[in-house]
Amino acid sequence: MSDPVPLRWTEWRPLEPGLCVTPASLAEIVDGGQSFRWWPRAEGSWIGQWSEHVIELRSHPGTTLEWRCPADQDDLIRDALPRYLGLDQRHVAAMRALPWRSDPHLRRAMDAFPGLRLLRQPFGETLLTFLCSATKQIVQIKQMVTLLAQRLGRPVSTCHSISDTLPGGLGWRLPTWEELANVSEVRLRDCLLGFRARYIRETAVFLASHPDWLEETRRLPYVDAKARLCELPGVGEKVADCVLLFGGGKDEAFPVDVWILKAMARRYGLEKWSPQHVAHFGRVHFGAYAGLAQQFLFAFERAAARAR
DNA sequence: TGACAGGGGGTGT
DNA sequence: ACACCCCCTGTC
Repeated sequence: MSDPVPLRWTEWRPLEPGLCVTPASLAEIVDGGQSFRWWPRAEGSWIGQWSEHVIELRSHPGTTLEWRCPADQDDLIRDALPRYLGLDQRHVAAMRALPWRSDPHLRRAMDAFPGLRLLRQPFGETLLTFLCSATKQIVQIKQMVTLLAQRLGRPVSTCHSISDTLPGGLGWRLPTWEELANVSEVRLRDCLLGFRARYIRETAVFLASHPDWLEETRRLPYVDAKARLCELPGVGEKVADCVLLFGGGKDEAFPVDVWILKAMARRYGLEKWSPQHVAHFGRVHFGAYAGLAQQFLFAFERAAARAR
């Protein structure tokens, strides 16, 4: 038996293009309800994963974010990271286009979370994690996602020597939909999924018999893609909007959960409006980048609730 | 330290 | 409007 090869991490280096965020904004980006595979390490530092990419981020006040990753993944992640973090002109255009000049509450929320942005996650993984999300809080969703990766996913080859030392099942990939099609509902329930296990099982079986369905859906315009996603068991309007916004690059999606429903009632006078009507209002009022506005409002409202 | 009640970022009927 | 499922949190 040979000794396990110790995993080498790269040096810390600044992100390119740069990204200045407060610790609160960074926490909100990686652990504010878009993704469920990031864990806090030291002060202001987070370790997380998407697909097989494992990475650590840290922020120093006033400077750009720094990152490092397993040395074997360096080239892979260097290419993929800017897209994952949305370090591109689209985000710049979105910040310009949002109606903060005429909307004081939006402006206040944007000022409170400098650098907050949308993640661009893999479509299939986003669908899986948001199928877990119904009536669950972030902590619980993270728990389910951890178990899914640890028990049903494949180990990431570059991390096999240290997977035990990583938090939250990092070092394991989430199971693919293809792999999930062969997992029984009982085994899914063991991952704390509850009634969501049946949804995930049925979705997996459907996707297994329609191999191109997901990718075709991703390429559709927003309205058509949303209608298709809503055909899946366990996917309603809210989950569909989250999948399209956080994993499908559809900037106009405006997910309305109970937080946003309350926030819009309170801040925009939409008392007694249905989620559907609030979603429509959001897309009309905030425009082509409504989803980014939603993210700021969401972050602001959670912070306000914590302060109470 | 442990038991208990309340509530939860939604969907489907 | 209610069931689905059960884990987390706060409280005593």
